[in-house]
Amino acid sequence: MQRSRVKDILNREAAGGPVLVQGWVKTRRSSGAVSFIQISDGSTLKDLQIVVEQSSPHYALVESLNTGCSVSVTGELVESQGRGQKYEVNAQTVQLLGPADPEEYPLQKKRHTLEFLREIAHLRPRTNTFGAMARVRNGMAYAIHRFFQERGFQYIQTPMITASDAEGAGSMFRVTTLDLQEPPRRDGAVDAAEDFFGRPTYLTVSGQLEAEIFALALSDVYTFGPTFRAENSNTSRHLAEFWMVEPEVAFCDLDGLAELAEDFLKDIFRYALDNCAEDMAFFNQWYDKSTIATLEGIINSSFERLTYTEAVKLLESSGESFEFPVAWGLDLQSEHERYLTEKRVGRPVVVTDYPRGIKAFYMRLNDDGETVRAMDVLVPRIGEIIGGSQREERPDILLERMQQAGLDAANYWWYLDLRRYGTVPHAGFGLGFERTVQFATGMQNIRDVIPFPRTPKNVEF
RNA sequence: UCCCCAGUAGCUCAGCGGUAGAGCGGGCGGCUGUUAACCGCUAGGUCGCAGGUUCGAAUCCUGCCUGGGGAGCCA
Repeated sequence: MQRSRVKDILNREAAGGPVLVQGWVKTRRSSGAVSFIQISDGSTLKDLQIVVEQSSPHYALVESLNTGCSVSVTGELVESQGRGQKYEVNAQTVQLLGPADPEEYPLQKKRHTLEFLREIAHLRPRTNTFGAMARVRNGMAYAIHRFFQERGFQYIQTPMITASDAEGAGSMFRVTTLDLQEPPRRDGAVDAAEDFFGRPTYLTVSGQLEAEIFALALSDVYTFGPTFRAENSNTSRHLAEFWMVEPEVAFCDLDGLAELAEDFLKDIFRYALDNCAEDMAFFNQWYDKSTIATLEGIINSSFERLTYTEAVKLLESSGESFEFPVAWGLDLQSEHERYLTEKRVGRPVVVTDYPRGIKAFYMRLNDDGETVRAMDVLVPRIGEIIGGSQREERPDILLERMQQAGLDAANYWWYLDLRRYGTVPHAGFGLGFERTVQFATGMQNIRDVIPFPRTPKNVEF
């Protein structure tokens, strides 16, 4: 007999017929002449109830089952006599596949703290919360690919090992095969020429520069892959390894990019609500009672557009007392972003045209000479979820901006070549996948929306 | 990296100078088509680590480690 998934069984039109189900025991209770086993196979949030009569030859085995055991069950699917589930399985055979010593198995029937579950990341997928998280995360990843594929974007795989520190921002993880105890030296310094690639290399912080190469050939592309930051950030919103989605669009300006970002967010949130409804309801009930209403609000409203200059004026006239100063030329702090999106507007805000001094060299300079065509999409609670810009496509201005940023243009010869040969206006943004899942599910800590979080001092799993 | 808070039983916590506690989970027994079932009994702890103060430290002090919240950096 072929194994049926719990999800498919519970979705059947009618009871009846033999079934084979396999999964892990959530709980087991006895009641006189009957024993009930709740099993889950991760295909859905719901458990399947297995009913075993005392007269069954397997009853003694069933009595010994506990949370965490894996079992294989055959039986007949019937309408449930009890409340709480539509169907249940009257067991004919119950086979123990793998025991889980109840003296040692750390998961209990009751709720655990998320902090504790992080310490047992190899077992937490078996909990309701992390099963739901995995399914929602999967659904949103699928929705992202679907969104771009339906619009004719090409999925580009950009390298994870790089020699250029994109944006000149952030600490990067060094990649090396040198003997760290006794590295080869030249003139006293470590000789990178002896290293695997013959020069210093790092884990990428962004696939943007490579995505630009393909945008200037295939027009509409996106990346979706891991990125790395060696920042010593200890917050509920930062990871050392996270997944980023980076569309890059040729013949597109910042207005077109902002439209794309808005359509994109609405589409993937819509997908999560429609296709992960059961899991989303779970998060809404247990973690953030407003998350579904928030997502529906986003889907059904248009994003507010503000220039940086307008945002600063709003903040200055807000009457709020901020911890950090607000002034034109200073970057917006978390508290400022949250005021704008949470209190002032109550929905996502797209802030554009930031001062050139606080943004990256590759962002297109406006005619005023003071601002660049950058945009941040701010959402309630998380703050910045998307950062993007129209890229500087004019070679002379790009070169000048690189020199002002203190970058060695020689290292970016290929990036400059893109402007030298057949340059076109283009724009792109980056979306932190985990922050998006975090926002959609209402989970407080980003470490709980990625299977194996990498944070400072944490790589156990 | 900075500021704040917390580390006591497998889990969640109480105790805050004078002999280590509860609930849940585990074990044993009972009971009932049960829904994180219920009832009774029971086992279980170098009080994060290292120093110090004290007649006496889980409790006070110092340092370190780990976790959490906030900030910076950012996605």
